[in-house]
Amino acid sequence: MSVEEKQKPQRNDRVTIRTVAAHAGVSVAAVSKVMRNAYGVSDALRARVMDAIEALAYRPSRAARGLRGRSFTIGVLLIDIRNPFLPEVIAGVNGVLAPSHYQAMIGVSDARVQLETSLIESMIDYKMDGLILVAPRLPSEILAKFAVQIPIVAVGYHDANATAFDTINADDQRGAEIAVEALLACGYRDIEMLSLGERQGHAVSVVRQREIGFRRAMQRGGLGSSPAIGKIPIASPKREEAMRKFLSRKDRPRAVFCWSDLDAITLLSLAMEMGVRVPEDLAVIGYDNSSTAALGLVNLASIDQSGRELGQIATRTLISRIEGRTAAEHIFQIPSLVSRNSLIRSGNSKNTR
Amino acid sequence: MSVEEKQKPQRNDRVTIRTVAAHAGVSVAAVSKVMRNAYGVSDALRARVMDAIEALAYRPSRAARGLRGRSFTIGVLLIDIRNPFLPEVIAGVNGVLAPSHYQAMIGVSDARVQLETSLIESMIDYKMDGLILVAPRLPSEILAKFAVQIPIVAVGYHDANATAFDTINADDQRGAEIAVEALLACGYRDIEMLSLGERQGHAVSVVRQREIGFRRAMQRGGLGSSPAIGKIPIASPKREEAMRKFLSRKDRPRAVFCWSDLDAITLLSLAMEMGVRVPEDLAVIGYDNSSTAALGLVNLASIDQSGRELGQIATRTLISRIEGRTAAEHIFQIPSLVSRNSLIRSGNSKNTR
DNA sequence: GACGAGTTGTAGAACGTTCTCCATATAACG
DNA sequence: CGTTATATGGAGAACGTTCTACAACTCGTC
Repeated sequence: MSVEEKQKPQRNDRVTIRTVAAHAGVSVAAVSKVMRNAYGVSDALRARVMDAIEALAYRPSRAARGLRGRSFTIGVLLIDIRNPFLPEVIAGVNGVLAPSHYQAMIGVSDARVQLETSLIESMIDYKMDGLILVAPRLPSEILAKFAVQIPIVAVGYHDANATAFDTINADDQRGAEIAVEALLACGYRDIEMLSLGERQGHAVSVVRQREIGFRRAMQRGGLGSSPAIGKIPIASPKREEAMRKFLSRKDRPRAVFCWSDLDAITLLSLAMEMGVRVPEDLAVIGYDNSSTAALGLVNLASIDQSGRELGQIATRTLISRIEGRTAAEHIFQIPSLVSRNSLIRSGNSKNTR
Repeated sequence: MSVEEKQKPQRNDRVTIRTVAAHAGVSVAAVSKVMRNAYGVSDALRARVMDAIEALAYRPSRAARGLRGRSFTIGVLLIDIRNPFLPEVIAGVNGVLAPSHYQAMIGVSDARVQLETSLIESMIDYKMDGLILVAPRLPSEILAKFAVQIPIVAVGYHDANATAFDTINADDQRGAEIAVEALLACGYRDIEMLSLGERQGHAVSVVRQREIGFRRAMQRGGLGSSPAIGKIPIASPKREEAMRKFLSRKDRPRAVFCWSDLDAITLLSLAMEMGVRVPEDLAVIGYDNSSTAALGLVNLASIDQSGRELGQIATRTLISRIEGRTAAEHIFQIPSLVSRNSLIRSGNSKNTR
């Protein structure tokens, strides 16, 4: 009687691990072992279970998995989805994950610390197996605190002293240096950097790193002890305003290095509107080598840091940490310059290749 | 003795609902009630529990929630993260969700049906509360099958007969008509459309809808019974090749309507390289009114469908479905034209505002 | 033929919630 | 005072996995 009643409550149609076990005539634990390919299953048993899984189209519940063990999901946190650099990183992550049984879930923080925190917490609450944070805003101590709860890899976050989490970066200081060196090689001496407005980013941010590299290269080139760095606000009306002001300055420099293609492209656009010729009146180098920069219409010279590659490396690093590594890793990629017409015109006005 | 032992196993540091209950001196069920603000809690109890939650910084485990009830998460599935239209939709979704206790998790399918399916299944397995699918590739029957398991809203998917899920669309047929009408109004008669290569998209896709609108408007304008629609491959080497071929055609039309800004902008770029003047030799209208189109450098006329608004509406619609609505809703937004220099030059070459 | 060492399978207790009853206390009413 | 309604709190069974013990069996080996 009571046994009868125990069998019955199969009311719902969801195929669970129990359904599979019954169908294969084995225990629940056996099925679980096969799923996780754990130690101690004979080939015969494995085959029988696999058949049942196939036949019933069984999918383990991620929610239930998360409750007890791992969820085979990794979380990716993006600061901002508009910057074309970020999609590249995602592409890299997905590329590495595709053949594995892991999957990526993405959260977008819109650069708001509050939202960033709550998304990280949510991902932890989902028992995700690890996190890739792209250019997080949170200070290192907080990240370290999260890192004891979940494996973390930070991309675009310069803290080579972090012991609790890994960092994957392009060498942003070097990238800025390369830009300055290229401008110097073209004969420019009158160089400024356009960086991101005050509030944004702390010392570990890519922006600040690029400023450091810029200063160093300028000093090394003998161009003064405190080279000029302009700040461009991030939000839209003030942003264009600041750029116009820069462009119409009497003492406008002959060359400018922008912290991001995003700004460089808008600058190019405004320059055209205001009749400032590029590169004759103003040479421009951007950062990220986004697809828009490569357009013949835009033709913006830019520092290339392969976002895709960064994403791939970050993913591999995270997986190795999930699988047990505890010593922190800090990886650097060396960026390179892609020269285009905004730096030096190549013969006619056509795109070089 | 046995009571003692029951208290002890607090080995781990995670704050669970039990910790809160103990701290507040109430039952687990009471805390749960407060969390879900369910019926049957006095103000006094609520206050006490809230204090405990505050004091312990308690966060309910989403994994555990998912196992039993709802997870307060909605899944967003993007076909492709590179198209600048998608980030807008996300912004809309996040905007609506921010003040609520829901959160969005995003998956990227890279337009691969296989991956799309497995991401949807994963989201179901996570017991997410609902799904927003943006321009899904899956056929309607499959979507309907998923929709019995989880509330679904599809954006950019034209199936007004679907009964199992909701659809939110800009009226893509109308958008294409508007483009054609604008070209006609400018005096052009020699008009073609550049659409997306064969394989991509079925009848319900936005691309096909735009083709239908294009044809209708052309016929209505008295321009032949089967107006020309060129197909541009999506992948990179062939894509540019096809555009160059179009641009160098002897019988190239005087005006072209592109299914997406993505293609229109590349076309503009190649036109410049090949010495085809825009709009004198060729007028171009794109679709999506992306931020790149608005750049002075690009100055591409485009059909505007507010992705942000679409995202907002989709989210509200989904929530109403989660909360019990069962009748399907199919919502249409009317797009509009943003005229720029690629359609008709405004006085000097500067950007209009 | 008894005894360790492997190997293969199973029982059943977690994991942290939700949610359906139930029990109790209080109020309302004749 | 009973009796009935209503409001409030609690016990405890799910939910679908993982994973630790442990049982059962097969081999050598002395």
